[in-house]
Amino acid sequence: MDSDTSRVSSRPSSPEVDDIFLSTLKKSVHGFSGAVSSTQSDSPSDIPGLRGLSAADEEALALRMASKKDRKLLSENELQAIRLKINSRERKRMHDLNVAMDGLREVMPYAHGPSVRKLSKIATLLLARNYILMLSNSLEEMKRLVSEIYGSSGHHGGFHPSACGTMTHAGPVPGHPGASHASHPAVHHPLLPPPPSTTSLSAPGISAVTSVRPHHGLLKAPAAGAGPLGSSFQHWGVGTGMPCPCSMCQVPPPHVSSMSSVTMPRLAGDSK
DNA sequence: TAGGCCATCTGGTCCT
DNA sequence: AGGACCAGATGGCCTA
Repeated sequence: MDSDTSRVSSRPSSPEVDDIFLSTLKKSVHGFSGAVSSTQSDSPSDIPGLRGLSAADEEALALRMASKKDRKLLSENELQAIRLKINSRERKRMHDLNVAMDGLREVMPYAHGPSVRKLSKIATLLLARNYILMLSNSLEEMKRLVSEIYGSSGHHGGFHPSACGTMTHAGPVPGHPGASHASHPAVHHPLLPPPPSTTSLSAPGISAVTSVRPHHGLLKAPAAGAGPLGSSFQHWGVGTGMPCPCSMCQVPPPHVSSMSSVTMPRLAGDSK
């Protein structure tokens, strides 16, 4: 089972200090197991028991904090100040981690929005891994196709494998409007199993994708008919009669919201 | 009510 | 020595 629905809006990754204060206060009221029945603050001066400390007192405290073996000599309030400082650092560290996680979610091919439950951390990591593997594999596939099609002979005017073959414009660019979409029609969605008709996407990368995909039903069958290069091209290569494999020449991908509603019912279907 | 996910606290370890 | 990192414990919130 899952929850996160309301957490999207009601529970930010990094709660406000007041929230921390309240939650921790509740813990202390209920006899939290920690050595410190802490109230929350980023500054020892805000600790009720330490509010009376002067700057000189805090400096003296800091000096005494320098020696771990002396900590046993510290008063309860002083130990509390140390503990709160450490806790604050840990909160900040976790907050930064969550910010990074949010940044990762933003560039994942997954529907975003206030009405859509955000990916859990584990789902984000699994999706990201699959996405990277899929992109890497599709890149290799595109390179191979380009070399096969245009490698040994002249091709449509001005087309250089060194330009398109390196796929400098193939992938989603973080921050680009298309970055949050299933960005490349030539590939299936990273959470989807390989298309049945796929001939060359059976490389190790894709098999890895399928082998590591989440077990909890995040994946469903892909749209039918999408071949290794996708279902359609915008135009054909000039003079070659061959479809241009360049991703710029391909139709925009369908919006991922449809994907998410199908492949991640647990996540998108619970939106409210 | 059980289970999933999360934030926070905490103590230990590692690194600079 | 101090900070970063990690993992276990705890409790809250939410959904099925």
